[in-house]
Amino acid sequence: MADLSIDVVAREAGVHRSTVSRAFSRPEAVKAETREHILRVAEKLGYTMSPLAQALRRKTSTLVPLIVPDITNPFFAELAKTMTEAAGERGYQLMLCVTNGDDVQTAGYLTAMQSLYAPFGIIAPSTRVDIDALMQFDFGQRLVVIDRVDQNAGVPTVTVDSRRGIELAFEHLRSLGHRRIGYVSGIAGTHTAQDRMDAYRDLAEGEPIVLDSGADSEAGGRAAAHFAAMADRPTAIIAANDMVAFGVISALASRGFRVPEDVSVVGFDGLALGARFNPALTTVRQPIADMGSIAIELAEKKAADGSAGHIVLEPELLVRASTAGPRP
Amino acid sequence: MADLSIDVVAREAGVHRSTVSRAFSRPEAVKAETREHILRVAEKLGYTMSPLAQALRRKTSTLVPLIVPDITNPFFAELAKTMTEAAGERGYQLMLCVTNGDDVQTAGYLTAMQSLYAPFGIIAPSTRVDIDALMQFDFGQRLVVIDRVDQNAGVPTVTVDSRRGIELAFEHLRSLGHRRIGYVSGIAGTHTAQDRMDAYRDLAEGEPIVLDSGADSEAGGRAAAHFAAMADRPTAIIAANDMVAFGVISALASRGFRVPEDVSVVGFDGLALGARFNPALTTVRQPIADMGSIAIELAEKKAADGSAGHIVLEPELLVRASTAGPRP
DNA sequence: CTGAAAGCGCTTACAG
DNA sequence: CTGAAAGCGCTTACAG
Repeated sequence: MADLSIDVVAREAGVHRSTVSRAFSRPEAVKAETREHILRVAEKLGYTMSPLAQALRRKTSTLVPLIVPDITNPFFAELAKTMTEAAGERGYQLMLCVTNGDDVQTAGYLTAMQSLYAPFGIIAPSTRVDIDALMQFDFGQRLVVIDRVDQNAGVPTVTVDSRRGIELAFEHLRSLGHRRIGYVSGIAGTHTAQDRMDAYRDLAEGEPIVLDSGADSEAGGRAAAHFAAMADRPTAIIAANDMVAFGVISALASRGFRVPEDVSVVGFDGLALGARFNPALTTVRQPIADMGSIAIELAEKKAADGSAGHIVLEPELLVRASTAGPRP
Repeated sequence: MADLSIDVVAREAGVHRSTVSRAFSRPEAVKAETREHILRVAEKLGYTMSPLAQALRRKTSTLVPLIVPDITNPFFAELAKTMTEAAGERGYQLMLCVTNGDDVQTAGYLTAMQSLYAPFGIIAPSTRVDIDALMQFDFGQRLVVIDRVDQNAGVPTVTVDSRRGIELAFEHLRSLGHRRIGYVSGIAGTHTAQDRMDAYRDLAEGEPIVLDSGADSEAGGRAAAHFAAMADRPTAIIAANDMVAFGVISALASRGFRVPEDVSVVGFDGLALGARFNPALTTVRQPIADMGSIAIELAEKKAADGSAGHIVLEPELLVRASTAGPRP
């Protein structure tokens, strides 16, 4: 397999290099039998074209970056998984780039992808990155943004309707009989965290009860402490996302509060992990797989006609074991 | 930034293209002031070298694939996270490749990485892939294997001492007073699952109690059902990994068994997620970050002198809230 | 439909 | 220490 290039295939097949190139890249431009012969020879030799050389010549590759702040966050892991498939089906090769929410890292990836001739990229930004700054990069123009609404820059976006999601959680809880419903923000890193919090404040009847609004992994612990210290406790809690819900339930349990007997908890995301939590988590599901494939479509559309679509998907309620009626 | 190539920098700096190349790639081969001048001009123009063109010419790149079966498994996610950093520090660019445990996908990645001139790769194989078959690929010779012992092919490996890990779990449980200690295998996908099971059988005093040995995500549920149906139940359970432990605890809880009051559970992996589980999981920690950087070192060592090192790391017990003494 | 030529952006012996 | 030349593995107008 050493030194297998287009020229050795050409020689072996008795044609010119350019004909071999066409046989692979523009089959309709080659006589059928010539092409078949070339392909057979290539197959026999075990030849495949060098994507490197192709990208250099064509000035475009099939490498598509997915830029996320943290892959150990299961939301991004699930996104990465489904997008790998969505990209593969369309002939792209997804390249996962993890930034840790860092501006400089993000910028580094953008210039790298530019020089790798990536046709476009998908970014799920953390709050710490400034989209407008990203747009200063050449590659910024070819980005589509997931999970963050940003209409002002001609950037295509795909998000889930945060307000509708919080509404679903409220409807479910109220139908169970809950009236005092608290909220825990926490592990931010995404702009949707803010949208969800806003929706909660709008939809809460009476006084909103925000147990914690921190953005770190200790939010659950603080929320539980706050809850324990309250005189008039809420009977149910909505968490800004599933990871926060896990933390809240766990911290609540270590203080002796049982879910859902003592207090109901609803998450937001619909992570597969939630089904295996103790108790299995009732949550608002985001259609993660759809987000991935739609992001790719938006990117292709923008490349084709310059249009920046903004797709908002509908969330869905997943009722499991972390919610029940309030104590009589 | 359009059409910025080595030649425009050369022209602007008044030197030959080859001098610009050296200024970047072999600084000691250029007179200091020439180099500084070139670098200044490049900086002003916003020029960086094309990694594509470099790889094509040098026949080696800095792209290092990390091949894992499933990124939504937090073990692989944590591995990916720490390896991204370890690779970055050494001047490599980690490229995450997700196979879903599929042979064909894996093979596809190997040929792709070969044609991208990757210097080496790291693979955390699922049980379904045959390492020996992988070695048939040119790129197979440049692989280092994580979490799977495989001495027979000159492949470097880095693993954790499974037997020692299980031993730690037993020691902890026995010191708490447990005598009947069960085991749940499950979510395999890794060869270490087998090693851990073997260690359990060896170390169990009296009759081993294997509650479930399945390899799917339902293992927890079946194990809990089995447990509930037993006359003489174990007072503690060791799970083959943290994800299985989560499933077992959750399924146990839904049948009314409380952890650790009714039964203690120990996991294996040391996932960050375990600290936020309900209850926080006692577990055998694998030094995931070390595994990543050692894998890279082994790969570099093999590239340098052809040697295939086999590193076995020590696990460590993390005592949290899922274990306690047995019911009196 | 096929071939010959130029060139994508680099590197690296080889001279000087 | 620097330059000129050849070449990595391809693609794509341009002829024929």
